[in-house]
Amino acid sequence: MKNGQPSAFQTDVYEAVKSVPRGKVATYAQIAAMSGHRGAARAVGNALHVNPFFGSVPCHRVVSASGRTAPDFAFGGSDAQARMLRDENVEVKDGKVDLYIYQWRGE
DNA sequence: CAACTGACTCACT
DNA sequence: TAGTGAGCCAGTT
Repeated sequence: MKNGQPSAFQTDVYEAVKSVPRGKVATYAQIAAMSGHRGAARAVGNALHVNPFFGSVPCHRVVSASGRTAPDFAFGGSDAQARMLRDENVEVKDGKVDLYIYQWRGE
């Protein structure tokens, strides 16, 4: 945000992302839906991009609907994201994750 | 207040 | 299999 203060939407998104357990991943649309903003997958991606609270918000656990990692990951490229996911026991194949196994289904 | 942009998603070609 | 277009939401200009 312009004031350096995240909006309610971003807070909801961050909370949703933080709700993802270690070793699991979630899609942008899923985060949007669980945060109360159904269909706001785009806004979710944008929110994470403009607000990279690394350490507080595990944005590396957020992938596209196809399990694809972020193409322009701001923390060292998609490779860094894949590496972090692998560090959490998440198998990353060619920058992609098996959603059938690692997609978080909690809420 | 209207238009543009984007770490998205789905459908069609 | 890959590339393109339209639809969606929120934020910025």
